[in-house]
Amino acid sequence: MLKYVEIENEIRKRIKNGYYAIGEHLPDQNQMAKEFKTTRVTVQKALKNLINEDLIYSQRGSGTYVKANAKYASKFDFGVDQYVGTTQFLGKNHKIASKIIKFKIRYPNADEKERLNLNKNDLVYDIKRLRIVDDEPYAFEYTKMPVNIIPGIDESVLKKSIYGYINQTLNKKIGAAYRIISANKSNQDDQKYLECKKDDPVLLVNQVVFLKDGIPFEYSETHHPYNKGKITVYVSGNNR
Amino acid sequence: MLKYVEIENEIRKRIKNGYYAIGEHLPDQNQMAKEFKTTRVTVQKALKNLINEDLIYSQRGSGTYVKANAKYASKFDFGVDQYVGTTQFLGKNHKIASKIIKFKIRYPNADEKERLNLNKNDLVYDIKRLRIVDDEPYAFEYTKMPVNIIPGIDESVLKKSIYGYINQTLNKKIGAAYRIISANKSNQDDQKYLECKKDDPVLLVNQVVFLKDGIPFEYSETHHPYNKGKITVYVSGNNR
DNA sequence: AAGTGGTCTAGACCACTTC
DNA sequence: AAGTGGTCTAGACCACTTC
Repeated sequence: MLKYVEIENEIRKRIKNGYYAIGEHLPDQNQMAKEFKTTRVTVQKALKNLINEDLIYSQRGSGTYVKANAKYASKFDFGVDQYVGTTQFLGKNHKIASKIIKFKIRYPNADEKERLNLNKNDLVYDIKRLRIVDDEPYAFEYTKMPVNIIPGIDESVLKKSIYGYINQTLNKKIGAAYRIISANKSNQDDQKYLECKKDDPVLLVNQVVFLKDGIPFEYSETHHPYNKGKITVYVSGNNR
Repeated sequence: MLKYVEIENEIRKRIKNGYYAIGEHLPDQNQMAKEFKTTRVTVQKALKNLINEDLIYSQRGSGTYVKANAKYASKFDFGVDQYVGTTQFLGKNHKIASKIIKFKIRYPNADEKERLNLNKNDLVYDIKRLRIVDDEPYAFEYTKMPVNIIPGIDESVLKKSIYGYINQTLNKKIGAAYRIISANKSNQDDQKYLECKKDDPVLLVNQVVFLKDGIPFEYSETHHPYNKGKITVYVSGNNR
């Protein structure tokens, strides 16, 4: 076990059980180094990680303090920013199915070429899927993916989980995602497949998703019925 | 100037002008330490920050690489996650005004007490504001704030910027925010003040915002007309 | 003046990847 | 076997806060 991870875990435990009280300052870095039989640099590494977790904050000259929302944040630390693949997001307690509405391979249009950074001879999958959770329509997805980046997608993959296929079969790692969230009136697909009424609102998520190396592999738009989909976001204040 | 900031800036510059090409690996840490006349630890600190910026990534045993989306990300690095105070978000090129629809001080209800972590004798501001940008209705805000945390709010503050008041007058620093984004049908306020029609969708942002020390100071719901408001989110893949 | 966190050096050992 | 990044030590100097 890495030393800084040990220190992190111990401090996290002490915050949770109230040994380090909210608003109070932790022992200073020299004391901690002594207690954990290490050096200040290693203590600082542990503290830095806890700062990024929004559990504590440091003030030069003054000390390191437990944030008042240390517990609040942890209350929500599942589900937040997890909008990455319906299957992974919802977990095992739900029955997830997909109905393939459209699946073809074609050349990309100008917009798709720009978003996915493609050349004119590259091909894209053009997919429409209805996602069904616990036997109810959950979301409607319009997905474009480059064939050369994610080879081998077929109907059996689409019926299960594309992200599962990328992770486990292709052994590629998912990286960052750039999303635009908006509201709109339902379109014909929403009305037909999501059981929306004519003037019902839908929640739209437009996203470009990247692999770990920064190559974009998904350009998609997802529609959620207004009474079902919610997006949860936690923005850390550490960079402000 | 701090040494690791210098190194960051230089590397950032080299990526931007293509001296370090996308997908290629940077010089190894020992070489960089030599070039910048410093030690590996300081180089690592600079690299760590660039990794958090999603500009590069490291692979133990192999090297440090420029991400393919290094430029893509920087294309959007304004505006992303900036949903913090309309005034700050929109900047100086817009004319921002507010119309106060409701402003009173009262005891909180159970929900507000829980979200804002209040005792029964604490008071909250209960505010309804129409935000007007470039002479057009832009958003409708229902805001609750604890009086003891943010003292001294009055109509002159509400007509300008609450966040500006907190930063500059109270000299407190804004921290994290927890948000839930959803879509709904317009309500009576939306129809009256945002000029929504009866069945028009609105984009809803429910949020709790915290000060740097983790104390919650805002519990609010903001309504955007569906053809105006969009929320932009960038999720870094570094923690996956 | 004393206490605190932030930066930096000059080394060492190790885990993992590449060839 | 050689090259790479990750962790860790034992110190030093400094900026800032607190009293």
